[in-house]
Amino acid sequence: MDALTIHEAAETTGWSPRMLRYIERVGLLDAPRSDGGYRLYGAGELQRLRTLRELLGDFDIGLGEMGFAQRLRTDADLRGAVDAWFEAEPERPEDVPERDWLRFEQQKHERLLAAAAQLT
Amino acid sequence: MDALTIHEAAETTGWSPRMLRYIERVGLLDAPRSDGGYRLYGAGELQRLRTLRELLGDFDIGLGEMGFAQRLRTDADLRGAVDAWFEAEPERPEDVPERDWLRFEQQKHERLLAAAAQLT
DNA sequence: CGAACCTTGACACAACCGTGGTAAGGTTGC
DNA sequence: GCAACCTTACCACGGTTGTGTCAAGGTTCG
Repeated sequence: MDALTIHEAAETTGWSPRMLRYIERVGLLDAPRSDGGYRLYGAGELQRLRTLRELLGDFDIGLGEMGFAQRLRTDADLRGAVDAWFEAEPERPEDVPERDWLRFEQQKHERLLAAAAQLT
Repeated sequence: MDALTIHEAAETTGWSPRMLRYIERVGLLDAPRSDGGYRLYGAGELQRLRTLRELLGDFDIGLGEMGFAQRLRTDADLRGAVDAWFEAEPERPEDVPERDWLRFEQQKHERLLAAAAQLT
């Protein structure tokens, strides 16, 4: 029995069974199913559910926001459009050149490398 | 008079004056002010407001979601935590090592470079 | 100066989100 | 086989979001 049912998973993760189904509907975590269709939560799912709970509490965000974050990382068009909008400074109206967000990603990565170097 | 008042800006951007103030309150676009406190919209702001309108319509997202996107790009802690959560696969429960999201950023950048190379 | 604009703040309201409950029916396991 | 669990699908309901309007007062500019 290395897999818990939804009520058991609810007890050990702090979510309600209702919310576990809701989280699945939002697309954040799909539990595997038994032959009969029961959701089965393994160690990985439990861990993920607990950290999700922490995450939402620590930063005061909601499931909708996490769903949007997921859209941002799976939909490259959306991601590019959003990044382009934020990168466009209102000071320079002749901005927003096509595919400019790729250059932004590159610059951001350089900043990340610098941060990583300081961490070692 | 290269700056429009809020009602004029509203007409040329498709937003209502009410919404222009709301957008400002959400933190997405602050218009500069006159000495007396009037909001003044220049060409840059107008452009930005129009592209924001397109963006929300094209991808069916709301101002709250854009606000969250802004948090994601300004709050590195939040960004790291969210990325780490999505990176953790439920298959490997021994995952989520500290600062793992930096490696993910690196890998993502490599994918982006490959994509950029194909675009030239 | 005075008309026409702007400011913030409040009340309002439909739509959606997070969350609970309940009903009708299928699954599990002793 | 049957008690105890699960499934999906609804109704409900308080809180937030997006949006309008109105009031009381300050600003702009011909």
